[in-house]
Amino acid sequence: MDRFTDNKAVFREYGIKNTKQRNILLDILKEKEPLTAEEIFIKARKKDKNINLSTIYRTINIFVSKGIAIKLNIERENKSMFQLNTMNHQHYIRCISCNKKISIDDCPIMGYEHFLEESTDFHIIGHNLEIYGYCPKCKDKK
Amino acid sequence: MDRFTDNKAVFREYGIKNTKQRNILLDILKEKEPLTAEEIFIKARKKDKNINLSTIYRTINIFVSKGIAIKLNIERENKSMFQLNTMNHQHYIRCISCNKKISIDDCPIMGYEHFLEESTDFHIIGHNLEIYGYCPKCKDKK
DNA sequence: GTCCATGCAAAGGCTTTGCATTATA
DNA sequence: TATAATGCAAAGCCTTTGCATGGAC
Repeated sequence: MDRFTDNKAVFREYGIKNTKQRNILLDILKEKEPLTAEEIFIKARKKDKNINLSTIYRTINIFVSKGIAIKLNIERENKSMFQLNTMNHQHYIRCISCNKKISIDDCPIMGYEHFLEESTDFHIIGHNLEIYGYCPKCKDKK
Repeated sequence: MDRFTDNKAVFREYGIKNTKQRNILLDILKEKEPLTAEEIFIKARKKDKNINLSTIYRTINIFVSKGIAIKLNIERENKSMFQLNTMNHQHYIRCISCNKKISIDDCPIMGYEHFLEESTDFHIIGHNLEIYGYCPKCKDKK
């Protein structure tokens, strides 16, 4: 039971129309694994043989802009993957001068973990990431 | 003084021919900042007005395959950046069962740091990253 | 009924490739 | 001189966009 359980409520919350295609896409993303647009398209075609690739792209871009989904970059490949934004973890940048922390919207590792699992045969469980530097104020003091 | 100081020696070491275009590209990468192929191309054109974009791509792909350069993905954009592989830091995957560590060839954060500096106005100094999971052996035991 | 969403086809951006020519070792 | 590298043009992928049609509110 999370914020995406009720499709209708999701669409209402973000002020977008409840269409068959968007339901299909959201259901696919709920399977949780990161997918390329092409992979999403193949899955979607099984549920609606007329759905179009451009609808996949348009819908997913809307989902990303609304924060429903996350766009990931794949190492070494010139395409993206998409995943439901379950916000299960968060990263921060920390200022090594004043210790101020600001949170990072999305996780730069997710797409990479996917790639690593394939290239190393590890089963990856998670990661720790801390990025540090100087915040705008402390940076200028120096 | 590092492993890239002498261009000629670099090309000899990796068994590729010493050409004007490769010298130009290596010199540009020595400026250290991550660049897109297009940015490299623009800089290269100033040194040789006949150099071609496909030469940039071909050369940089050779550099990446030899480990001279690193390919970075840019968050949210469908293109890559390239940077000299100075190997100034390394990351590992750790098995949480047997503690075996294997090293990761490249750093998934570099391109992201570049993006973060622009979006947050932080001056980023570095990061810690640990990825953990189960190695192939321990994964199968379960 | 109005406006947004979709399908289709075409175009756009980044990258790669085939081929003839040129340059390196 | 033999082989590898380059320039040029064309093609290939992934993604976006214009437009007419269809569907949601």
